[in-house]
Amino acid sequence: MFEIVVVEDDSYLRDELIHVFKKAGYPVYGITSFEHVEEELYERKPQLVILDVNLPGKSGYELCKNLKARASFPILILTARDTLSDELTALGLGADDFLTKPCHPDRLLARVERLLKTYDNLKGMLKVGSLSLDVDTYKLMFQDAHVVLAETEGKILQILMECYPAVVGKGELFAAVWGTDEFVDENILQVNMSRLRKSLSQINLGDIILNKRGQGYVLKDV
Amino acid sequence: MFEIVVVEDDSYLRDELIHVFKKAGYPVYGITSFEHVEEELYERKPQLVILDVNLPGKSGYELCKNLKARASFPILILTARDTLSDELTALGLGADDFLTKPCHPDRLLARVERLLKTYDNLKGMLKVGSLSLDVDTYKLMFQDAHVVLAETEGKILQILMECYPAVVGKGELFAAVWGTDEFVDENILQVNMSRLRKSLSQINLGDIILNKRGQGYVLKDV
DNA sequence: ATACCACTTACAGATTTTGTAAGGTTTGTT
DNA sequence: AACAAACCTTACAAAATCTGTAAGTGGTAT
Repeated sequence: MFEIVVVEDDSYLRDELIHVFKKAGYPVYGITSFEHVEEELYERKPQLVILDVNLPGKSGYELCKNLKARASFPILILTARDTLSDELTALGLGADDFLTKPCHPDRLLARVERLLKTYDNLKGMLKVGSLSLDVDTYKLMFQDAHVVLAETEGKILQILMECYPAVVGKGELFAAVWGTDEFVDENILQVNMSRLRKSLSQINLGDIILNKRGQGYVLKDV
Repeated sequence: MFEIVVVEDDSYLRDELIHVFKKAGYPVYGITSFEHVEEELYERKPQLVILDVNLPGKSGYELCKNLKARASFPILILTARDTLSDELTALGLGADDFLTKPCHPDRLLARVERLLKTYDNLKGMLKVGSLSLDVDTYKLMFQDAHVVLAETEGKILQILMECYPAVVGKGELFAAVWGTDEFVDENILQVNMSRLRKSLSQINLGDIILNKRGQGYVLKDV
């Protein structure tokens, strides 16, 4: 949950990186199986990711892009490819920093530390696409606009964002918001859904919650 | 207010930088007098600062450090000094990125764009030392803790932070919070000050507001 | 056509926030 | 030490906001 995750297939370099961070006092974890990296990262919710671009069967760039659309942790790309065009691609896909191998450990640590400091202010932010939700205050930001949602509305949106892109059943929503999955009164969910949609429409997001008849609700791509 | 500010004393290079940003569509302003750079930057509240480290009579590093303690905009250091130790110093003082001259315009633009994207989520954040206040929700963050303040409490803290490190007179506080500087009831300020202090004490900040007898209130260094 | 599911509006109880009132504590001066 | 001015705190009630209930409308699949 608060570790640095190293995504690097060269086991020698990976161990070296792990050693560098351990020595500097960071909790760190190295990915060894690259089949389901993306899912694993969503689960681990690391504090920061060190990402190599040449992964077995994967493009690190593609991974970076996908991660950045859903996750709120910083990504530092570390690669042997040292052309300007590589750097521009990486930054363009949302990478937070770009360093080339070989890289002096002190430089790497300084860059990592800086990213952690910047992202420290973004703690408690849930991100899906271009939406970001502060789960402490239920302030939702989208482009240049924002709304502050009431608690119940905020909780509902939070669940939908956490489950994205899956459809969330009403039972799950009841469980998460009211702490019971017997929906004593089905109506209360709809009322709050209605209120949430109205609040969202203040920032032109009135249509991002879709109903799947008989199944539940999903967040539309944004 | 939303411009990129270039702090560079070499007028040739400065004009070149300005040109690069203008061409990329950014509003940009070049500092030409370096007597009161720091104050000028606090006033301008730029979106981002490009900072040279060799300034006439000033150390860019010192400036960077001071700015970072008070301001919430990103700082990119651009310098001819290209040693690792320079980079470590710059990042250690809070600089958000470090590039060496000569620097390819595309690299500079990509780095700037990335910083702006990251800091976009921090819009509406007021910073003083290690405190940061979201002025939309009055969520105050300090170290790993946070409190969400009520509106009036939040407004008071906001004024104190905006005026830091100056002492704020009661008249000013009344004007800013209640929209009148005749303090009809002096007590209401004290009540809310008391409430604010109690809220702050939840995150061990119960003593950061100092009273200057007969003058007003100040924020203690943090 | 009809039964089911989804949506919306209005209202009232509950909660939170805010200002008023009143009394207590600290500080500086004589 | 006594006093007054400035500052601090607690309790209470009005005001604003949030939340669930109730009741009715609109849409969709069979």
